[in-house]
Amino acid sequence: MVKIRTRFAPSPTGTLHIGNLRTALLSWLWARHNGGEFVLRIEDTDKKREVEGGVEIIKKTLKEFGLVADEGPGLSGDKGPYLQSERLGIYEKYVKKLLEAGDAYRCFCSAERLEEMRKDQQKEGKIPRYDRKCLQLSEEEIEERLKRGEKTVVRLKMPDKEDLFWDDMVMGKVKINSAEVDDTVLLKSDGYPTYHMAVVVDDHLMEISHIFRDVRWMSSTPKHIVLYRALGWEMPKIVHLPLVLGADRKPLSKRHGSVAADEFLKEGYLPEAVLNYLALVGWNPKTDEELFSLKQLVEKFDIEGIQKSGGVFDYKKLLHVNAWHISQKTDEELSEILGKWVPKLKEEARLGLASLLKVRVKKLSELPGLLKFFWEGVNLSSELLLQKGGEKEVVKTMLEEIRKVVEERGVDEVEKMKEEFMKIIEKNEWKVGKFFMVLRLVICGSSITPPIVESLPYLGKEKVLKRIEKGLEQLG
RNA sequence: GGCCCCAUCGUCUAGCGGUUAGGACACCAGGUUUUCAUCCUGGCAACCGGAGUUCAAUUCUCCGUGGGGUCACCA
Repeated sequence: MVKIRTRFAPSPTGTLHIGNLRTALLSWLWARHNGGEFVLRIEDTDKKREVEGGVEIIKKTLKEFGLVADEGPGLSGDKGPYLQSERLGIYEKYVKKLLEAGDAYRCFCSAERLEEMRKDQQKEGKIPRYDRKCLQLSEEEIEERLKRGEKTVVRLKMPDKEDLFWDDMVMGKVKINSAEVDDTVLLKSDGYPTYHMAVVVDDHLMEISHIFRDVRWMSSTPKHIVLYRALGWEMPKIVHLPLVLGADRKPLSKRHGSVAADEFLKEGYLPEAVLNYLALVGWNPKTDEELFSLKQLVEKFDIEGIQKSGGVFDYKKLLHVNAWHISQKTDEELSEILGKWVPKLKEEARLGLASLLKVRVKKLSELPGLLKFFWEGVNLSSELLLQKGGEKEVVKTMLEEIRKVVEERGVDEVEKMKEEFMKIIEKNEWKVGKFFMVLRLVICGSSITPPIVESLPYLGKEKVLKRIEKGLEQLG
């Protein structure tokens, strides 16, 4: 059996798009599911679009999400180099082979001529297509023009009229006639290959068994079929992935919301949550469950479950998935995360708070707001206090009683404190909710907080008393 | 426009000839709860249309319609 080897082959053009991350994920999952290998290859054949540090951004993002490659730039692997810009000689060699066999030809046409040609064709209602002017060139003429140093590209010679098929693992059997496909450029005048040339050569040389890529590539697959055939190579299995869409069913882009993979991390989504959700857009696990760890995803993943149609990216559902993943964290794990998101928080307080916050945070970015009362003074309006607490005299009595308990017992014994509070509440026939709301407001300044009595120990007796005092003062 | 792909609740989807068309998110209504959240219960909500095949079509075929992709010396 052939070894399963998949690859992720992005261009270093900036941040990693969330849709690209999904392509990487599914590709990675398939490799891991089969105990195969996952290769990272950088398609940097367009100098104009390349972004400074682009390769590092990709590697960093992949690492942050835990999609580790077995081979790639800066990693091990004996099929490199994994940067296409360092493989120019290899492509050249195969281009030469194609040229010699007559499967490709040189073209000297200028950009201006091509543009004009296309304009004319469109005017006549035809589909823009290279007119093969340079296919007629004699060998002598080609030699001469080459000698003169004329700019040239190499084009693939497509069959005239032939149905080209492939069996897509997602889309099924697809047929496209070669007449629909242009004589695509394989080698650019700057000596770099185009995507089509590079991808075929590299996928073959790197022994890729399954090509995961989005459906945008479907229409150019015939070019690749012809190339594989001309080079005498077997084509890898093709897995065309449906697009991730925005709410308006257009491909997901900035105007829909966040699209850069690392942005989601910055906004407080857990990497495993993003991955879990991403897998769910366009793939179904054949169970009613849909909340999975990365490891479970690896176990469950199957190409068969991949959807044919595009899926809308639902930020709300992502939030739900994220909340679940947060709740699955151990106190220790969440405590560490807490340290990163809320560095001001005392280290001793992290672990206990982590367990209190686990089920009430959907995004990590909510953490600082929820905990800022620890180090920020409370800005409490007495109106709010009275509105939630009741009559002024009652609220005052409540605070005085609370102060008494705190002074006598301190704040460290949560259960004892609760008992005491309940006794007082009963004795005075107060509403339980109102009593604790008064405490909550005085301590935190907000009506939305972690469990209040449980939070007191982390604040400390002194601060608690100070805040009660302040509340009393405010009431006058 | 040519070509290619797609089509079940608002969204992600299950279904692979006979189902009360199932689940999840969202939403709504209750319940538990000292806030918030969790949790629990219930509810709302879908087979794009038309032919054909068949005893029977959400399911198979065809034609529409709708959506998307693609037609570069970009990937």
